[in-house]
Amino acid sequence: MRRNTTQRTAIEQVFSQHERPLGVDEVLTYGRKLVESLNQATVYRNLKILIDDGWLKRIFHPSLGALYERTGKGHHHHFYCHECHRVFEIPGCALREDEAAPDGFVVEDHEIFLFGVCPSCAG
Amino acid sequence: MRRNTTQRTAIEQVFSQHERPLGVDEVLTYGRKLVESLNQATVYRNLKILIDDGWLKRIFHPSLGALYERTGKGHHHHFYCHECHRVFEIPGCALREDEAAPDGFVVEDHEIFLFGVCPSCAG
DNA sequence: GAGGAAATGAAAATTGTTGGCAAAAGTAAA
DNA sequence: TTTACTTTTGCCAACAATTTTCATTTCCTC
Repeated sequence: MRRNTTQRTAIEQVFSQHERPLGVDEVLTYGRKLVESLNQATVYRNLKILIDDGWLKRIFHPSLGALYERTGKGHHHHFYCHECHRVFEIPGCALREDEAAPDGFVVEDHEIFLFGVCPSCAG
Repeated sequence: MRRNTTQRTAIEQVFSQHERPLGVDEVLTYGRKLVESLNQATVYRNLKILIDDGWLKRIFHPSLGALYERTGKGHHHHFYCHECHRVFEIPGCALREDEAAPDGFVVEDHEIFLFGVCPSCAG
């Protein structure tokens, strides 16, 4: 049976405090402010658990690698600015999902990564 | 100054011969049929060069990890079947790119990963 | 060809992630 | 509560993926 641990609670809090996709190292750093002894392996283990629970999901940043973000925040996409290398969350969806794939394919979900220049870099 | 090497030529040929996203190990295996001495580090180095040149691009398969594919093959997206775990290339584009991000964001490119069940698994 | 810079191969070094195990902590029942 | 039991944790070793180091080889220009 799954137990509630201060470590996992701390990790959940980290995601609640930072409303954006986080990398493993960020989770570890912020998490240690809540539980000083927090270990990297524990972070990995709990990220996996939280993904299995459907509480988190993993996305892949083109250069930062794996990032983790809360699920259920409403449908949104990601925008990667190749000037400042930041990831933005873009609310809404401009995909015509019914036309996204040929007949026969059952589309259940999708993920969109936009690339370009963000407003502050575009100046 | 960049030089033409038989190794990089071989790697380019591998992608021309196989019209689909390839993993590092596949590039190495197929490449060695062209240049027996081909080394893994050389593959990594040249994949990076070819990406910088805009000749290749890297995508992330949810379970296979990084895959590399030729650019300029016509716009397409990827469909991942969670039954058979295969990746399909879906031609065309159902994204309303002009509406994809708020004003101020300059959208230059995008990548869409669709998730669901493919025709053969959907029966 | 000869000279010099860039690329390669081989292996070590990093980085990112997972697994093993003894100790610590959460939970249920006494 | 305390006890008894099992899950988690922390630490560290083990892996896997990728990058770097460096001596040697290869390409390109003269």
